[in-house]
Amino acid sequence: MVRGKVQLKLIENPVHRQVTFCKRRAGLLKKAREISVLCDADVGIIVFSNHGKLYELATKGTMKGLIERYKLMTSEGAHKCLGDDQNPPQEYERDISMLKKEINVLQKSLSYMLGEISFGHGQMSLEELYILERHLEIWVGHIRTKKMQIMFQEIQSLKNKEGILRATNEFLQEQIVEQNGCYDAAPDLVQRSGHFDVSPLSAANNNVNTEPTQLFWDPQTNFSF
Amino acid sequence: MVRGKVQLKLIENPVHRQVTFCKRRAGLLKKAREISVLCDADVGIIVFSNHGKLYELATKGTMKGLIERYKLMTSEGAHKCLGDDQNPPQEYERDISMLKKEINVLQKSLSYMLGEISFGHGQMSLEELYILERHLEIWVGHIRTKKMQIMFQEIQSLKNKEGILRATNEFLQEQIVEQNGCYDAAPDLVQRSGHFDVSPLSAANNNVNTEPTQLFWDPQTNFSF
DNA sequence: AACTATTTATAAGA
DNA sequence: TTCTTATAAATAGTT
Repeated sequence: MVRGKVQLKLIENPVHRQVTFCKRRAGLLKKAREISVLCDADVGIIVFSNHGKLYELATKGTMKGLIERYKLMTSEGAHKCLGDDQNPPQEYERDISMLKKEINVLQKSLSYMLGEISFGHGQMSLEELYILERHLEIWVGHIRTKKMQIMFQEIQSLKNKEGILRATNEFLQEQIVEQNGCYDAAPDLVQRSGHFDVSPLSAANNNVNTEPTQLFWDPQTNFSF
Repeated sequence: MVRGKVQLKLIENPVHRQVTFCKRRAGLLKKAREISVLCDADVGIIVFSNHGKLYELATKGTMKGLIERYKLMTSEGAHKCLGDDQNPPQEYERDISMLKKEINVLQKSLSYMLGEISFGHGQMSLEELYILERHLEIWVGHIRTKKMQIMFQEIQSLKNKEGILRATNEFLQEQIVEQNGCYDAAPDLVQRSGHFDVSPLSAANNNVNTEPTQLFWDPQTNFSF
């Protein structure tokens, strides 16, 4: 329940902040849709969360159209009407600069969050760093477990497929035998394929582009079926 | 006063509509400012009234900057400029694409970790988990380095203190010798105390409550003076 | 613009 | 996250 007036300042607790952000964002967009319908207004809303995630709303048409209309209205007096988007040399460098800023925001968010998990931020004591180190190691463990779960599912799926294909193959061979009595026409390809401890790897590797060996056979991996 | 639920349709009476538009527009912008402060979000709102009048709000920086950030985030990696055979554009595009990939991984990492803290979902691919795992391991390394830096400072400080105390002690002993010629009255406590590789540890341990041995002598610790 | 009866939004808890 | 609920906030219609 709401206790007292809401303080108009940053919500320190990251979980509370995240929940509040979700709720208020929904409320904000709802209000925007309402005013658009009730008053025949054209509303556009752009929201970047503190993590840099984008949320948007354009009540009529597209955000792109709205932005162009906005630019028209604001460049009003005497601005240049020349090449708007086509300015590669400087444009790209600016883009890259902004993206790097974006990454900095995210990295700050991550360290802020990691700090919040155990304690506040600012200068951390030796004990705090030690606890944080253990937290991070636990996270690495979680991630390895998750990886192994995904791989296990992949292996199960491939084993099922292999069984189905093998059965189908046998059935087809019987059909061929029945139909023309020729024992050489259907090479037994399935029987020559690898077992599940080889073939799933090559399939799973579609998802990985670096150091697949360490990824799959890391001796530190902590996962148990 | 409000009679019954508000009908979600265009307000026919133009005076009512105009009044409602003013009130709700103020409310919308207020909500936007609130979420920006409370949740550290960056919000931009563009409103065109049915008469075409423009109202705008950008909670951080300018609307222009916000629109550029929006365009960056929405332009999905590959777009125009294929007509040119120039190298720079392609290189820039590649850089931008890679930076965006990095941003996506970091964003997913954040929601993954936030999700694990509060509630349990959020799906990351095998490759993304692998990247996150490496990030975490790098952070563990940073933390270990930081720990060692703090300890080194502590040791230096204690060595300095030891030197001062030893000198003071010697001075006091000389004083005592001069004053009463008694050589047994002042036991040389300082000379019997440990060297810096023992005593700083017991002092630093005031800051640590679990597994101090691993904390200080972990063979994996990556720090070099 | 100011007032106020109501509806609406939402913070905290489950 | 979703549901509930107590309370704060917004606002429709009136003055």
